[in-house]
Amino acid sequence: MAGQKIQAPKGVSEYAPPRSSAFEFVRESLISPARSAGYQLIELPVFEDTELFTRGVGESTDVVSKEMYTFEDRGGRSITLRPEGTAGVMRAVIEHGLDRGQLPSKLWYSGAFFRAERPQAGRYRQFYQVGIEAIGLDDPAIDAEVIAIADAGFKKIGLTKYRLDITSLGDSESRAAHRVDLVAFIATLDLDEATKSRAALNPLRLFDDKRPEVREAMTNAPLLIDYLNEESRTHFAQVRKYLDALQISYTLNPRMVRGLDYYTGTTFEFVHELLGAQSGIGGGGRYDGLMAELGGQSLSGIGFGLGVDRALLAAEAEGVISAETFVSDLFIIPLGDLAKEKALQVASLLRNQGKTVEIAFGDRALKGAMKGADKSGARYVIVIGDSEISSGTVELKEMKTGATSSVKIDSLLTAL
RNA sequence: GUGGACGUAGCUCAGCUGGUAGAGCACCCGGUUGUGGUCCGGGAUGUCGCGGGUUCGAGCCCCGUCGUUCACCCCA
Repeated sequence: MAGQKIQAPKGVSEYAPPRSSAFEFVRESLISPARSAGYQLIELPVFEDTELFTRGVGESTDVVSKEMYTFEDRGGRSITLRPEGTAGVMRAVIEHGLDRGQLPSKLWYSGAFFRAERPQAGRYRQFYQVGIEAIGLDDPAIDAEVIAIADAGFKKIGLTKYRLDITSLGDSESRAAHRVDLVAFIATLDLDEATKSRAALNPLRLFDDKRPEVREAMTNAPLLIDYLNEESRTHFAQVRKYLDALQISYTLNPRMVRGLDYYTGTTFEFVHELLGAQSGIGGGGRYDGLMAELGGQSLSGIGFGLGVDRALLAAEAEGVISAETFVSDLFIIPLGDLAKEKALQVASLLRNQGKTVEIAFGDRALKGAMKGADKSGARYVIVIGDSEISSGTVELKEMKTGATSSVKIDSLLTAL
């Protein structure tokens, strides 16, 4: 009796061949610049104590208030599938004392994250991010370096059609001064109740509203960037100076709003121009109060999260993914049982030397096996049968040109 | 949570005003008993998302339901 077909849960992103190799390429491209800059892997659980996020990310955020996958485990604890990466990293840093050694502590991570949102192009309930965090250093140079690392990842993929928005949210003193004026300004506006209550939670959010009437109303709103105190202003100016030195172009966007409450100071966002409504491919910033908020010492931090799914979408939109990167070096077609043994031996030897080798098992007719070899995209093919075993020599065929050459089986490694 | 669009072979889709299902690609076999890509011939494949209704008759109409997708809110 046939059972009901089971489908993947709504809105998850998953990658099957052949697209999975493109996904792998994109993720690796985003990670490698961080490794090159001395960041080390931190591998964390995908679920955490719910309080980590309510306290760390902030209860006023949409992420926490309505997008978390929260459940009770068998011991009655409230558990949440991580909606973002930074809070978990901070928790682990405190827990393992990574803030006690040489600073900054530089970490990278990669993995799945979860938000219970309505799915849409580029927005999934389970999605993938690569991120880094640099903890315990105020130097504006590291702000620029963090941004440069993200930028390098996108460039490594081959993306060009994106822009970088930056701004500064200043320190708590600057924000408090601005907030007074902003709240007073918003009070003069004629807004609907839902918007008013949103503003009450975090007035900055109104800058992010897409409705034309709200945008219009906000045109003359006081901008936080104009309220930065001397220290914040100097810090931000330094960051920009370093970005200029790195020749990383950016757009100053004082109306940029980030969705998580912990951001302070430098914040940034990478926006791709060929994506749909969900065009942010990465973003981050400083979070100088987060660690203390989570019960650790008062250390500053800066980091980013890059969307692997969206970066892949962007890469596909730009047409920069090449499929040829992932093919085998050699495809072996054995004819007969003895040949299979030989093929297994040869393949294992070559694989140990770093070659990618496939074997056509299953006793297909030679013609069919050759078709298989062709479709696999393998660079070279050899046929092993009785005569090859007795002579110890095979015809090495280069699939692209069709040219063949006689090669001793023992010399295959150098011939490939 | 709100709104729109769509659900037909593995994939992309066609199916005129209701008359009992098709194409392309992919797949398998063959065209020299040991060498692919082109070409030619042949072949398999669907409870037309599901349930109900109207009708002599429904892939086409109606209702419901599930799913997918795009957008809003928000975000990677």
